[in-house]
Amino acid sequence: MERSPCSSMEDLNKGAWTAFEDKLLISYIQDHGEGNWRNLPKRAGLKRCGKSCRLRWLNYLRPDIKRGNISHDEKELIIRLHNLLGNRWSLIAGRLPGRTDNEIKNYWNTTLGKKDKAQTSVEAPPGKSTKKIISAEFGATEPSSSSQAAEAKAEVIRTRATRCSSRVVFPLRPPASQVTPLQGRIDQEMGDGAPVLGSLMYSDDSGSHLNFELNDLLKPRDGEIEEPLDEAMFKDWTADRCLNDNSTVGLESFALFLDPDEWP
DNA sequence: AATTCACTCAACCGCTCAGGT
DNA sequence: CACCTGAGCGGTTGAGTGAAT
Repeated sequence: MERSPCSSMEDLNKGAWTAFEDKLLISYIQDHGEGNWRNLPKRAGLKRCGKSCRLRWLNYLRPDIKRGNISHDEKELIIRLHNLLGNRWSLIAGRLPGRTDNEIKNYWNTTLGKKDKAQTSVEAPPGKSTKKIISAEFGATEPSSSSQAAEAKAEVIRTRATRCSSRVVFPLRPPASQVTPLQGRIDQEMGDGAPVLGSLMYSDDSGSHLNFELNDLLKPRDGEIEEPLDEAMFKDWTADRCLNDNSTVGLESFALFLDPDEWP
């Protein structure tokens, strides 16, 4: 197992990357593609460990990295996704094109986390399954007056990334004029009652696009009877939630969609 | 102007997971 | 099934920087 190769190897550069190192890394990846991080430094002529190269590329050098401040919509999305997923930064980042898990993690820890902490009277337990109650400042649902209800709302749904084994694309109602194309999908895991995965993808005129995994959002809460999802349910659900002729599908809609309190 | 403090974020570290043998 | 390896993830650190004193 790879155990601390960076710290165990002497004669390796550490700390901030130089422009020359960046150039070497970019040049190598442009020529040979990503992957094989362990051997990459030697081949690229870098005195860095593979881990460091990977991190540098993924968090800083990748051409599709979005630079600049987190927008309001992105902030709201981060908050809601964190409410659902907890500190699953990579999953959250996967829903924010151009943003990295490290960036979102830093943003949360330095900005949103502090705000949240300051506004949350109940101290959240430490660890990966941190429970959060999102402040109304961000447009999220107010905590219920009932402590039990609040606790239920604050429960972080633990997800696990699952590889999709199939994809079904089916038509939905005609989308609002400014939203195109729109599609939904259900991905069914093969075998013995494994969870169904679904997601929604859309893009609008501004080029924004989002993609949400639905499996854990649709997981029954405690006390509820677990029913396997099927395509018909998914269709009904999409029809009922937000996709009708008069609606505008945008970040707000998905924010609504992500809010567990809004679920029947 | 100098010093201290607070904040940001790139980078590192330790660990887990998935895939191959 | 056990082991090994590479890749990825989340927590933490520390250098750099700007604001406050």
